[in-house]
Amino acid sequence: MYYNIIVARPFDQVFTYEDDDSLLEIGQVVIVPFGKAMDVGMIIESDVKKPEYKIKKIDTIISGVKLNKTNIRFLKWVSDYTLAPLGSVLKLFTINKDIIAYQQDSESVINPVFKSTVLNEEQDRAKTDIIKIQQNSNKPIVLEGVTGSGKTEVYFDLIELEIKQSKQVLIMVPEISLTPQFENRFKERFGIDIDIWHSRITPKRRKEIWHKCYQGKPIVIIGARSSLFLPFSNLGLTVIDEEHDSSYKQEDNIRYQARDLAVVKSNFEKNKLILASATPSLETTNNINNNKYHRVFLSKQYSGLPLPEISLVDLSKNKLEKNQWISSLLKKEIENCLSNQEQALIFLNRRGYSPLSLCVECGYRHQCTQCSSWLVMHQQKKRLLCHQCGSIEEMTFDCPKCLAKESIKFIGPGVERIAEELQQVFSDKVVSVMSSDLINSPKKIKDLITKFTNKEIDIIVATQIMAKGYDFPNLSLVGVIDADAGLFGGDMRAIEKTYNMLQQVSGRAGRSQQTGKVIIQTYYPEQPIIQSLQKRDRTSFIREALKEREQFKIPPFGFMTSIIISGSSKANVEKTSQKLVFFKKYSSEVDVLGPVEAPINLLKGQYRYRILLKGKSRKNLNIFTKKMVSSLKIPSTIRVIIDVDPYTFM
DNA sequence: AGCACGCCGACT
DNA sequence: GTCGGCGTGCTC
Repeated sequence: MYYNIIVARPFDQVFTYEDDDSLLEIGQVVIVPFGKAMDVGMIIESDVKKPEYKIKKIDTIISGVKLNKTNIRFLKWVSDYTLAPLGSVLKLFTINKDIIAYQQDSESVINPVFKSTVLNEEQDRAKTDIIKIQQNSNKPIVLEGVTGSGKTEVYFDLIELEIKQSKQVLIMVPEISLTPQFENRFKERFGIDIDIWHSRITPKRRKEIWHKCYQGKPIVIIGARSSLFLPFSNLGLTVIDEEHDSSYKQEDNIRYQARDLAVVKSNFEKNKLILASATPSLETTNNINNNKYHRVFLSKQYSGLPLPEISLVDLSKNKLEKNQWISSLLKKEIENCLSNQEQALIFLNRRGYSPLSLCVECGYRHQCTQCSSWLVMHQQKKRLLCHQCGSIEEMTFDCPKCLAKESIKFIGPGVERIAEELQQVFSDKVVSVMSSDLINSPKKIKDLITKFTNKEIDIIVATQIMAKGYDFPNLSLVGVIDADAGLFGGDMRAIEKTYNMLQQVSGRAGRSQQTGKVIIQTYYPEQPIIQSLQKRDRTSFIREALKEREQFKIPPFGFMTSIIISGSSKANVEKTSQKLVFFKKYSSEVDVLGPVEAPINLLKGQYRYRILLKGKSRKNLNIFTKKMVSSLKIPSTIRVIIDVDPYTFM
């Protein structure tokens, strides 16, 4: 009998294989010879007619592993939507030789010891509401709560209900490295370990978890994006924490938005889904407005304390001193805070010491040779770093171009420079920097968090790594060095991201013992965005942002696809891009913008051009995109990446 | 994506 | 003469 098989390689096309006697089912996982090697595949069609060309035989039939109808439907849907080849999507299900060879029946009995926390009135109402909604509807539920309102406790209670019914639970989080505090909380609450899933766990754990999910054993998983593709067979509930977070969008390899796929998947599988956030995304808010999602809101901090007051420092009136970045007003507040034996968090979302190194004699700027970006000076590493590709260069104080001695000046602040300034002012206090450069492992995060909690650190200067998830009882002051960076300038998504980040970081202060204070430095205190931030008027910010998106017909009011064309020869890349857009004459419904050089037009030695497509319907836009890309034979030296629903236009 | 084939430059 | 650069083509 002949079968059509999807092979776990980047092809949309299916391949035909022969098998002698057995009758194989659709969804059955097999190993087949492919080219020179053996590869994993999945049967998608059986009893096909014998083709003309020569046929190979299926090598091994994995009797224990089979994807069910819903899995296959989801697989096809993902490929259809993201325009990624079927074989690549199959690979996302982490089906590989290593995993399917593991056939051990994992003996997993969990013995949870539930230790309920007492919910406050608002949390309790939220919990009851959610249960009621879930009984009557399949729609996703958005659990929106101000920072410190205790969303986690609410969904922990809901998870308890699932565990008691021996159901599987998936908690998705944007950044797996930020979970040590979460793990402990989980263990304390349920008396069992949570299983962690991300791309770098050991092969052994990977196999065990995969098969537990497949066999429908009770399990609670906390996972990164890729956990979406685990083969759960008894999933009760999925929680997507920090649903607005942009790291749910995978931007390399296959491009997909895990949150959006999770919504589709839970709809296919008819299981429950909760999207949790203090700052729900515009897309999600729009879905609430259109009655596609339900919203449950927590308005109060768990502690019962009022939210910290936000005040602005107008930098145009309170001039900064030369080579200083912290206003005297903010310094005074820090001093007050420290003298009360409390702690302060100073926020600046810029790693390193200084974002620009400039020769004052000739104007030379240190630039990455592989990318179109300036090198960032990192004082602790004593190196110049490219924040685009990560390449490292030696630091020089003499200009490499005009050879002037000691002529390189460092322009603008990063967290290291802010820490230096604070250390000079508060010389007897402990100032620490928290950024991904220095705190790059769960253990280091844990250590720093413990130190800060134990008051061994007085002031912490941090990047966005700090904006979410952590809870410090003695933190009473949050200072934002530069609210303007990222809030102005055309990129809507960047503005929303910054706004969310500032809103989140503003919620860090005064969560448990005393009402906190938030001081934001800005040159534009009257600007509407800054105003709504200060007044905690998120609703009007979102309303304006949605209006703007509607006006420009961008998501969620229109559909976009970005095509990145890259290669080592700039001329060839440009030529191919030009040829691709010739195709635009075949549609009047789709807007074709470009090609233009991508904002990062040189990345790791590859020149990049971008074409942006805008359409009224996703279906038609995808059909058009497919036709456009296949209208041209693309030279193998050039790479074409299709990004459906792009987030960044890099 | 891999992997082999194949056609031109610089080397023990 | 050959080692190896990567441009091109193919995988049932």
